[in-house]
This record gives sequence, structure tokens and C-alpha cells, in this order.
Amino acid sequence: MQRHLITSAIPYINGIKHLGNLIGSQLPADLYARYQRARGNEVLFLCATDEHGTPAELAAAKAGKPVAEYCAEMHAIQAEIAKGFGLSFDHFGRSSSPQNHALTQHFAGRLADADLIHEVSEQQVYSNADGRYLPDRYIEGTCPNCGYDKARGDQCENCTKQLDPTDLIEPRSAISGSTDLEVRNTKHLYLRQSALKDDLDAWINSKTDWPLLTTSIAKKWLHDGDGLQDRGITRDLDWGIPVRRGDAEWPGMEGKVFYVWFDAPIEYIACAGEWADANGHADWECWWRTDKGADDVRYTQFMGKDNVPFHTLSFPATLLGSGEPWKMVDHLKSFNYLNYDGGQFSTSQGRGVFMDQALAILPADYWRWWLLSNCPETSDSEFTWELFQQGVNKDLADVLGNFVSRVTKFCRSKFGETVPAGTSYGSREQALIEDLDARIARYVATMEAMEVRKSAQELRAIWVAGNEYLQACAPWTTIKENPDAAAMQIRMGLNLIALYGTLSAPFIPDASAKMLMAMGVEDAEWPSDMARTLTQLSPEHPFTVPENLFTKITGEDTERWKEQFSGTRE
RNA sequence: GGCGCGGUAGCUCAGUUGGUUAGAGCGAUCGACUCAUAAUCGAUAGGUCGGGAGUUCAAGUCUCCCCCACGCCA
Repeated sequence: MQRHLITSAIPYINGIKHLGNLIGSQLPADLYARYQRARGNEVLFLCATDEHGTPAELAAAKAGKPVAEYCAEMHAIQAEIAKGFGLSFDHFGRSSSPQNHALTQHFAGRLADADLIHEVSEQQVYSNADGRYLPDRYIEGTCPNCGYDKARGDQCENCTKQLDPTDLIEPRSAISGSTDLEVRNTKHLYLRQSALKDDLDAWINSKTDWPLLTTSIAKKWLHDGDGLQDRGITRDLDWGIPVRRGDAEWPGMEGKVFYVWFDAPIEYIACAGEWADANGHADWECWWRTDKGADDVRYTQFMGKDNVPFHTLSFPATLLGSGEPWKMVDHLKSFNYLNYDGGQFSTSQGRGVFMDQALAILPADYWRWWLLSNCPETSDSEFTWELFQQGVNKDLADVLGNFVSRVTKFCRSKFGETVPAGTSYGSREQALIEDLDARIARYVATMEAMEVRKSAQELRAIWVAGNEYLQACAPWTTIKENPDAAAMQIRMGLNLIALYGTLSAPFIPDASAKMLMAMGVEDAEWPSDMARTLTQLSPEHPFTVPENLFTKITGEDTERWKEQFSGTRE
């Protein structure tokens, strides 16, 4: 039995994520986790909300709530929606957890001991009216590059130029609007990533089987220009993990917190601690410390391409720099972007379909199937309502749903609601068994390789094989001449439904559960021997005719949704 | 401006280390079937693989130049 540690990039707390976020990490991670569990492997699948930083504070202020309260509420909402999509996290944690506080401070202490952290004096804008520093998005003003008058301290949303707060023309506080600002000197901690450049380079170069997208981004950051740059890991904010050196105070750092990018990936580890505490497991380090049992763990991370630098460089720098035997990622699967109807999905602009809206109009399986079978693996991919309608109707309703329907209804009307006996399997059935053995071997190979689109194609081909079989043996004709042969053919059909229920579960868990329940299969085993699997439902075994598994999406539906989602949210 | 990923049938995409007549699904057309969610199954049509030059016995697949789209950075 293998042990799989699987993490999905942790979504930011300030609002509900859109379908692009979903397919960019959480959904493929869930596919892989469900598949590995189905294969009988031990899986720890972790995700969390990323709760610190300026956007969380601003969103809380906008909602008129204390930031801690806001985050707790948003976490609960995101957790509920994740459940709605069937995301099978073993734990959905929070980067604001006490476990992450302790661990983040621990890492900072270790890094400081290793002389990998240094102090830098820099200029920051202080607001006299607000009585605080104004980092990043807390300050607004006119962009020196394009003249946009609502540019933020970290970036101009209009021309996308990266800015420093001191660059802004006519700066003002984003909190109070006050222009009573002054520039002060303040000290911040920097992680000396540059000192770890060679270690990181060697580590990346050892990953020869990683996607090109992943390694090329990492190598670019390592070698471009002056090479890997040191990064500030502290901020002048109230909301965050207080800067401490392990258990000790950090002189000169009073009132400061760690910057969100530093503590967020550490939450992958802390989340295991949260999981252990929540479930009464004493031992979470067996998943994360190679000196405590994690040396046989295979660790896979899933994320969108924008997250690759943090996962290939910054977080590994934290782990390597600590000098402790932490488990490093074995495989990093990254994704491109899903576009919405010719443009981008956008959280800040409210453009596209958001997770709660998606669940309000259709069940999770519809989205899971379409998103996974069209997931942006090799390049950006496109969501349009027409493509969505086409894919769902053809694949789910016509190929799979209708197969279940035609087999079960034919059986009920001709033989009743128990599996008919009939003759033994003949040469046509033998050929089907061999064909399915080969197809499932390919399905397994692509799933192991995390080739999501190809896996979906193989699975679909397995569904089609059922229709081909049925069409070829035509039990509705056979029954007139040879009822026993027709009974056998339908027995095969029912067994195929049970097989599909097992194989399809990673993609469409709800429909799969319905198939298995209708066939009266209690605990489905992954098929290793097709001849045995396709006789698991023996004569006399009772079954039920399920409701149609999938309802088709109509042209009126897509017209309505296109209209409904054409504007921006809120 | 620099860098990155792409540009393959109407649409969405596969094409391993260069090697027989370039593949799949959808859509289209025709046919079969009638158990089923007007579903299914089969067949056919459709591409000078963005453009040009080069290397090679042989290039969608390697090299160079150019064009286009997207992204990141300055």
C-alpha cells in the first residue's frame, strides 16, 4: 500500500472562488485523492483557507466586521461549498490556526539561526489619521505610469504595473481617505533566498518528470536577471502571525506580523496538525517528517501556474533552510487558466461563474465532469455555455446516463428487478472483457500520471464500450429467438453499470454512488480481474431502476444562464 | 522591449526519443436499430499541421527568421 500526501493550493479567504480557481487546483487534487483511495492506498488530502494579508483586512472592513470574525465566517462558507462540490479533504484548515502560528514562528527561528534572515530598513508610508502604517493595498493614489487615480500601493489595476507605496502620486489612505501621510523608516525581515539558490537549483534539476510549465517557471525565477531575489517576510499589519523567533520575542519586530506568502505554504504542514488534533490522531509528523516515518510518503501538490514560484522556490527555501528533515514535494502538478467566454474569470471584477452560483443551477457532478474533462493542462482552455452544454449532454446524459437507463428499464420490463441468469458468457462477452481490461489499464496509467483530460477520455471510451456491446448483441431482438441469451446479455449490462459506478467515482462521485446503490453493491472494489468483476452481480441479485442520472441542459437553460452571468457579480 | 507557453480538420484538443496513407470527441451528412433521456451504433466528408528558409534518405516533430494570440516581467 502506498501513502499519498496530497495538497491543493489554498484559496484566499476574501470571497467565494470561481470555476477557474476550482479547476486550477482543488478539483484535480480531489480527483487524484479519490482515485488513490479507490486503489486502496492511504491518503492524506489537505486544503485550507489562506487568511492573512491586506485583502482580508480590507474585505472585512468593507463587510463591517472584525477581521477574525469575517475570516471565520468566510471559512465556514468556503468549507460548505467545498463539500457541495464533493471535495474530499481529510481536513480543510485555516492558515490563521494556532498550529500555523507556532509552526511559522518555529520556521522563522530556525531560518534566523541558520543566518538566512536579515533585517532591512525601508521606507513605509505612515498615516497619522489612522495611527498605522499603510502597506500594499492600504494606500491608494494616482499611478505614475498610466495616470489611473485608484492605483493601489502594490500594483496599478489599470496598467498592471507593480508599484511601491511611495511611488504613488497624491497618495491617500484606503481606510480613511486621509492625505495626512508621512514616510517613515521601518525595519523588516528578509528571507535570504539568494543564499539557497544553488540548493534550489539542484533540487529543481533533479525533477526531470515534472511538467514543463512547472520547471520552466522555476528556472526563470532562479536564473533571470540577477537571479533569485531575497524577499521580505514581514509586514506592518495587525492581522497575521506575530513575528517571533520560535518561542522567543524578536527585538525590534514588535507589532509586526509575517507576510502572508511566508505563512501560507507552512499551513500545508500545520493543516496536518489541525487534522490530527481534530480527529484524535497523535501522529501527523509521520506524513511530514522523513525522520518520523514520512520517507515512504509520496507528496503531490496541485496548483495554478501563478502559484508555481512560491511552491518551487519560496516554500522549498523555507524547508531546506530550516535544516530539518521536512518532506519535500515529489510531484508538482500545475494548471493553466480557464477562460470565461472569451475573457478571463476575475474575482475582483466578479466576472464568470462562482462556485456557489454553479451549485445553485446544477449538481456538482455536471461541473466536475465538464471541468475535469476540459481542464487547462497544456494550455489555457475555454469555458462557454455551448461547450458546457454539449459536453454534459453528450457524455453524461447520452452516453452514460442513457446506458444505465436502457439496461435497467429493459431488464425490469422483461425479467423483473433481479439480475437474470440466462446462459454463460460467450465469445462476444469474452472479447468485451479483454477489451475492457486493456482500456482500464490505460485509464489507470493516465490517472497515475495525473493526465486529467486523457483519463476522462479513457473513462468515456469505457462507457461507450457498453453501448457498443449492447448495440452489437441487441438483446431486444435476441429475446424473441433466444430469451436465455438475452438474459445473459442484460446480466452483463447490469454488471457493466456496477463497473462504471466504481471506475467513475473519482470524476462523478454522486452519480457513481447512485449507480452502485441501484445495483445493490455495498463496497465496491477496484477492478483487477475483469472476468470476476463482470460476474459480481450474480443471478437473483436484486437491483432498482434509478431515476435518470443526468438531466439534459436545454438551449433555453444556456440562454438564461448566459444572460444571468453576463454582467459582473454584485 | 525582454522572456515564457501556444498557433494541427467548422469547434475543443491528442500527436512519445524525427519514420509507413496526420488522430480523437463534438458538430455536419448518410445509413442501421428501436431497449433507452428524439437516446444508441456504424459509415462518410473535412486538414498543403500559422508563413518562409534550412538540416536529413525522411519533419507536425530539429535549427533560423517572420506573423498572430495569450501570459509574466521591465
